[in-house]
Amino acid sequence: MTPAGGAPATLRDVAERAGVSMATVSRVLADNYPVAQRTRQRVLRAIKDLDYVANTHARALRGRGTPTVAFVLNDVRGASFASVAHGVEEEAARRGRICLICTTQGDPERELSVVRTMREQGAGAVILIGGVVDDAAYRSQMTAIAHSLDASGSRLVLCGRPPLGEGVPATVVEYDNEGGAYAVVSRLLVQGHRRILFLGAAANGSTTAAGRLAGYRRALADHGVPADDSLVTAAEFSRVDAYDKLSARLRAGRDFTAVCAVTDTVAAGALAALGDHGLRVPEDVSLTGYDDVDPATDLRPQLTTVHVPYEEVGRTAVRLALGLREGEVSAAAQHAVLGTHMVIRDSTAPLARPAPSAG
Amino acid sequence: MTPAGGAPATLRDVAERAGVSMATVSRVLADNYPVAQRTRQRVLRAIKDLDYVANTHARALRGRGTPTVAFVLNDVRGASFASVAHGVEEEAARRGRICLICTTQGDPERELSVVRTMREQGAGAVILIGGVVDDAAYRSQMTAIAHSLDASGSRLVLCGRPPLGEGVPATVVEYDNEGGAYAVVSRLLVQGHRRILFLGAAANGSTTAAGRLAGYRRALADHGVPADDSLVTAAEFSRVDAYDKLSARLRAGRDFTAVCAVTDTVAAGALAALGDHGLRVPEDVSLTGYDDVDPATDLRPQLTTVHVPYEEVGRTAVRLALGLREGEVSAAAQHAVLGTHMVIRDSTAPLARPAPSAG
DNA sequence: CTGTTAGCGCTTTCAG
DNA sequence: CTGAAAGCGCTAACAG
Repeated sequence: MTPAGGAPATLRDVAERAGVSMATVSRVLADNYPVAQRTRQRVLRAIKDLDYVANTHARALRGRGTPTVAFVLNDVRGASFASVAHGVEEEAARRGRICLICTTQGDPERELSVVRTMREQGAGAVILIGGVVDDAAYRSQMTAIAHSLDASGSRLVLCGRPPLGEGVPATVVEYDNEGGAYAVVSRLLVQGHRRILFLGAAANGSTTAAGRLAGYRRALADHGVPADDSLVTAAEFSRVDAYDKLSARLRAGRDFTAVCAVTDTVAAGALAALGDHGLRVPEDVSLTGYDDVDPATDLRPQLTTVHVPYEEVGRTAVRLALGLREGEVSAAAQHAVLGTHMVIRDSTAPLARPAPSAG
Repeated sequence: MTPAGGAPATLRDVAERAGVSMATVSRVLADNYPVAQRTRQRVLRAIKDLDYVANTHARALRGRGTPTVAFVLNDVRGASFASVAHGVEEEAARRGRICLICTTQGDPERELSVVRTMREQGAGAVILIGGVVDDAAYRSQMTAIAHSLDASGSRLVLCGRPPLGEGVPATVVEYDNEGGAYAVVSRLLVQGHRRILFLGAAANGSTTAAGRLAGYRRALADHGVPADDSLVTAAEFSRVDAYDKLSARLRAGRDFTAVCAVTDTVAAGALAALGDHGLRVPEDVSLTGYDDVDPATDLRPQLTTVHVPYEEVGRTAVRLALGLREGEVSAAAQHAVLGTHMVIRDSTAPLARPAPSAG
């Protein structure tokens, strides 16, 4: 064992101890070149004695890039993002890459700096997930990043975000936000609901919320129900904000018979608020979520929601990005849209009586 | 913008374009040495034109290590581990380090290989979390790793695992597993329960489960209730396995009035199983969890559980490990035990009637 | 203030 | 089969 606190052993140390040249040690390590059995034994012995491990940086400097995949997300604690992270991890591991996860706390500035760091690190792919404000500033910065990454032999992957445009070298893995919301709201409409509150519209205009809201609106339109913007309520994608916003709404009077929550987490907050105001779900109010994450099953009643294949999103992201460089996947296939589907459980029911008046 | 697909620009490219030497560019970048204003402008301009970013590996090769903290866990999807990860992220970011998260799927082999990779990567600290089978093989391997890491100027941190022994250079951040279980089981006993099922004993003997089980046993002993090993039921730390195991137990007959689940997730599974067998919580059966993760609040009834300061565990891990090298924290303080406390909610109630007979 | 010169630890031709 | 030598991209003395 090496003495504590010292510098780590290097290839040269091993070579000296084994009485061979550095080249020979390197060959034993790589195992890609004939080395005499006896010599190999001595080298292996020296490696063990010195507790030697190769320095990744030196190695990376010689060949190109580290076998790394970077995954950038808002917060590891969100169940849906954690699932994507798991999918990324899985596929990256399968391909012998290690996965670097970084969080940004939803701060676009920090996202930029993290991506920069990842690029310096030489990641083979940089995967971004989470809705964003799709404004001009965002698009131009992302486009620049996409080109930068591309220029250094890496690849930008956008998950759950819209494509940047034709010529931009980026992979996009979307999932259907509008379709799922359309399905779930259609069902409420078929069940007789007319006053449906949309909870979780993003004040800033996050693309995820926007897509789901669009589905909600299209369903209403297709069923001939006039849109009422007073039913579209803003809330952050968090349990507590959803609780607060819906509670405030309820104190002002209930003018709806169903709530379409933008995520399962928001639905959890909504459920609590409804309960605290003495309203039963689904008898008094129907409730739907979106994401189908584990906790949705533990809510009582169990949540009718939309399943999003989050793990598959992660796996696909890695597969497309890495597959492109390795020639497995064509450039044309760099835009995937994964389907979502409604999962009917117990939080929705046909409207029993005509919509109540406010109060 | 550089042409797509080309090699990334290097320091030399920048130097050439700016018409200066590489050293000058390096100085502009480091900003630790006087450079003429005009020259600096030209260099900055070239950097922008070429979209240059420094190669981390080359940089790391020169100076010591990368400013990286590695965090190794079983699965990002567990709410409690995700909280620790968040704490680690937070503290690492505060210290200007990036955080590398890797998962092992609970496989000790993979844990070893991941740690090895991290060491090659030159991480400033390697943080491991999650219960383990504390056998001789584990201890000797971990001890070797601790020394290896120490020898390369890094630090091993064990979270939620027991110390390895006196001379071993490792930081340990534990949280009180026994105390919390003791508190929660004591409460059940005070409420009159005598037949308390422990759900989630690990067949393999994970340290986390072992600690909590020890607390359960000590509480029984202190209250003069004879231990009955038929009440200790093995289950994995997962919702579905908990559901399955408890369901099987219930089909064979109910010979308990309370369930002490080893984690909140296990409690969620238990709650579902109880419900499906027509048992009400807490009227028919009391139920407790452990961890106090978010979903515990969404269970109905809300779960009586033990709060574990997971984020603080993560922050402490980073603080101790990095603080040691930077002289902020003493070597003596390298073992922290964080307290846990009971959170009383609605899933427990006094025993209404004498314990039922089996059936 | 700026340029030249050694390497950091490793891989990889190219000669033995 | 093995060794010597040339860098990968960058930084840090050391000279101008």
